[in-house]
Amino acid sequence: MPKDRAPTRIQKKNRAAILEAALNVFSAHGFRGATVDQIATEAGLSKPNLLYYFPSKEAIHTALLSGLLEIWLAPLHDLDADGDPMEEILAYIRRKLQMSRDLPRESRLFANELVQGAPRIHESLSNDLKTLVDEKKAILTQWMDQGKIARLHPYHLIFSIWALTQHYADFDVQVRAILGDEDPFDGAEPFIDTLYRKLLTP
Amino acid sequence: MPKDRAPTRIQKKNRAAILEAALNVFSAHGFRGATVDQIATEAGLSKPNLLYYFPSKEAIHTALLSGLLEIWLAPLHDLDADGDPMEEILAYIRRKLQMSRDLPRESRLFANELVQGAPRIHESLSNDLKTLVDEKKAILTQWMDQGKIARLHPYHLIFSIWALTQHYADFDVQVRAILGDEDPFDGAEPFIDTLYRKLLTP
DNA sequence: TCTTGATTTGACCATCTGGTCAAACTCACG
DNA sequence: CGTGAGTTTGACCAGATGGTCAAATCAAGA
Repeated sequence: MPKDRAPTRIQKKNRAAILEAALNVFSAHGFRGATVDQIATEAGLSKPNLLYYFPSKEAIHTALLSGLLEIWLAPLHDLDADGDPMEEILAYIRRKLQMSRDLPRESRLFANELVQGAPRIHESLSNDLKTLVDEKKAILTQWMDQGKIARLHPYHLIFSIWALTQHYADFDVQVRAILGDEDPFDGAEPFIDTLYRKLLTP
Repeated sequence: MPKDRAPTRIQKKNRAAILEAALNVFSAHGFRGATVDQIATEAGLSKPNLLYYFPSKEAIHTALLSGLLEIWLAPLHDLDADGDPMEEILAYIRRKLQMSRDLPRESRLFANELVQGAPRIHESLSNDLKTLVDEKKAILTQWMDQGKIARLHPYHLIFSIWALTQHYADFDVQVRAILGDEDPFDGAEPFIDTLYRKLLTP
């Protein structure tokens, strides 16, 4: 295990390669389905070498998840109480959809975890996520009280955004099986935009 | 392996117990995360005994999936070209949501499979599912042409229904982490109903 | 009851997998 | 260069896991 001085050039490179490889493997096979050997090979290292940088398979997974949670929640974080309600929400949706397009592996990493009951991030859900959502719920409720957007159940409104946007990353195979050559996001963006304009107009 | 005569009382009972147990275990841990021992124990059998009824772990999984695909697609099947468009679609959505509530394990079984690229049901997606969806797409398009519902991308309309309804089963942990005690479906049903009434009104 | 096919199981096996370790090798720096 | 820290690896281990098999047990019809 490297000492905890400033990381050397090699340490930086290998840690990054491991996390990148682990993202590929974990998102494609889930925690249990991924093997350390597979991650090591994909990172261009031998298994013992990989375990020199991370103490265990679990540690890699944890490092990945906690590093990504922040990125994952960022779009919601940016929802601004002082902006124009409709535009704020639509911008949030666009950011979320963009993430499904640009970071599908990350999306599937979380999806894998959630579908199986989130054994390794249950706590973060009840704390970080719940706190953030409640904060934004207050903003949404305020906008509804002011008549600026339609009155809806704020939690379910948020769920719907998550569901609609992440669906395209998480169930990519299914979407492509039906769309064929058509680019999923080309159709999804205007569809979802229309949907929320209609839904949110008071 | 039992001969392929008419199944005995014991065969029926044990096969059913195995599939029930397998549904629990596979939906909670994914294919790779499930163990034959776990399924056997949950079915009240020894491992060799279980393997007397199914030749392999994979065979159990396949039997489960193919048996359930039919059930899973039934609600869409029932979408009737001759009914009232808005009511037909809303009824479909209600059936779908009901399935998320009543059959969450089945939903998660498919979700697990899909998130990981559907290695074991890829074919069914491109055939059975694609065929059914295209059939219903024609009906939707017709309704749109007749001005009976708003013009929308029919595939994405269907995706949105899947996304919104299955979200509650597949990401149950997340939903509950935010809703606390509140019943997810009590809020979801009216929310989704409102959403599609607004969306589909021309 | 007896017989025969159906059912069940303990013991066993090969392979996979996460993880360890001591020895070897490399690199940066004085 | 020499040296000590940082890096890499082959060999290895223990436990888990999917699957096999022959022998034992059970159930139902003649």
